[in-house]
Amino acid sequence: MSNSEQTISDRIQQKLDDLTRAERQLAHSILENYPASGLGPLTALAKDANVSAPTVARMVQKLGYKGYSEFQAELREELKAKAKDPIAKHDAWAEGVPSEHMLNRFTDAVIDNIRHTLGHIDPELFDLACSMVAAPKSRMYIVGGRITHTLAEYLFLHMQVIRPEVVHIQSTSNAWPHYLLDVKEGDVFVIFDMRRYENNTLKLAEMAHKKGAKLILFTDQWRSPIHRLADISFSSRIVVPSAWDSAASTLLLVETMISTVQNLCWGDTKDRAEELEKMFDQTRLFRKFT
Amino acid sequence: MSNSEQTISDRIQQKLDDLTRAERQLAHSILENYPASGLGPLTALAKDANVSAPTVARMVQKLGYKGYSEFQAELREELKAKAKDPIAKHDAWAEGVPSEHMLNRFTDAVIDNIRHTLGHIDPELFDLACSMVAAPKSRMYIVGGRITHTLAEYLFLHMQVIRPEVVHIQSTSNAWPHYLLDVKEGDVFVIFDMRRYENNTLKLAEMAHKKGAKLILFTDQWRSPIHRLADISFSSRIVVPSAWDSAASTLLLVETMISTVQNLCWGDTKDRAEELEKMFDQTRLFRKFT
DNA sequence: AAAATTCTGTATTATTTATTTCAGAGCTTT
DNA sequence: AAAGCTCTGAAATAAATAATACAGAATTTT
Repeated sequence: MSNSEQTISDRIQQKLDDLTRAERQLAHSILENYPASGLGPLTALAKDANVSAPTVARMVQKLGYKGYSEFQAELREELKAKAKDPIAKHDAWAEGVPSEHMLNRFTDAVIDNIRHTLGHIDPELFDLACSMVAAPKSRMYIVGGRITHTLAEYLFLHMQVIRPEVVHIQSTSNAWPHYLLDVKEGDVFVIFDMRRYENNTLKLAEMAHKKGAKLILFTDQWRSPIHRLADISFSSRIVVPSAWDSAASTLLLVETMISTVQNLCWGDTKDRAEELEKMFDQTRLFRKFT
Repeated sequence: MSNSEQTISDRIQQKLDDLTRAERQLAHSILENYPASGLGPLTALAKDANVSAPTVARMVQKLGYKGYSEFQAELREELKAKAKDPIAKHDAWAEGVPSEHMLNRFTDAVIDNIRHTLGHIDPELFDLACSMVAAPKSRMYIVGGRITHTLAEYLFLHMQVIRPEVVHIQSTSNAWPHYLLDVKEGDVFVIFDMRRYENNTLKLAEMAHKKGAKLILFTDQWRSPIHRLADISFSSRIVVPSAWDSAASTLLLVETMISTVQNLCWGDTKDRAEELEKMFDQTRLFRKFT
């Protein structure tokens, strides 16, 4: 690094606010695969970022370089320096900080959790669960507990758009028995129960099971007692260097399920999403995305 | 790597015997600081190795490339691949199923998001944000939008145990202006705003800012307009093979923050947690954990 | 709603960079 | 030691890449 200790990546990031729309778009494209893309020809970079060549020329000047060539030269210098530095072996996630920093330790743990979680998933069961959730005839109930109701809600918010007849029940609420009155055989329950497993959730699961509903359970590696009733269970690893557990690996599964179900329901979803869009437009809830 | 699994470096070494004196000299120069030198202009490389430009041109052809540009392009590809590599040893996360399965594709994307997100976090700012959140004197407000309120709620549920004076505001609710009446200078807002950035959330942030509150923002890589008001912003990568965005990398940051704040507040937290424990015992909400 | 300002891409020009040609230098072989 | 061969770099040419000028589009301000 020629004149200072900051990388060009840092520099871009830092100047991000002074850049215009097209330039920012370009900046993100550069950071996307850094530094490789910045080492190619200007034209290619421009095309890659969907901006014009002059935009590239202008931006590098804004960053303080005389021209694109000088910018590239600096990138190469940086690369050279990095290759020489034996310590910079990407064992740290957040750079410029010891690997003992919480950011690194936590991320390590989460990646590890994800690896373990995925390693123990049976893909066929996962697909089966997704198709059960995608089945339009049955009603879908989503159940979460004290903490997990956030995951449940997250799933609910998406499913609501993707398919009809979705209900979110919070097992901690004392209103849930009312919901169970309507349950028909073949309805699908997606239940979240992590340690400290909750009595309410178990009761609810038992009743749903008795009524002939299908149960899909998201739990942790020690498995909620509900797993004995569940048709399909997924266990996530949740241990992190914290007094609390991590929901990250479970969220990953949930999001994957959302995406898969979305694909299965594509025809319906499109209509529903468009309709939703219109409603949002009317309420002016969102700014138009630039 | 276009046609095989060997790097260009390997390829050069392998062909070393078929090269002439000047070419070998050049080859060693390239390997000297690989790959940086090969990514510069041909002329510079030639001068660096004390050979003539045509020698470079001839050698890359001998190595099997159509010309220097193609050679460079391959180098860049290799670099790009390498940047992804540290994690790519696991080319399939869920076993017994092709890597094209959604489980694998999605996980790839999320891991990638996490790497990018962490790479762009300034650890010092992160620590600063955590200490701001841990400050017991100020009141803490947590704000989420239509989807992000789940993240907000997740943070809230934990903060509620860790420290006093925590409030969760849903910006989509029309009750939020009431909350703002009480805001004092120095109060801390943690705001979640992901794309499609929400007008309500922006308005809320503006008002809080005007009242002299500190703003900590969790947003995506394109950054909510709120970032201009925010004292500290964290951008997460959120792109996944789905019609929806992923909250996983943001959740990771939130959980790390929870853990860090928890450590900072340890003394207080212990008391609060024990008290909470008692209350749960009394309501028999949880089963005793075995 | 109009005017001013800023931004952005097309087309052009200028520059850099890669390739080819070819003559002479350096080996090898007889 | 001379002929034949291969190798190498200077110079010229060709190709590509980058920088600039300008006009239209988009945004902001008045």
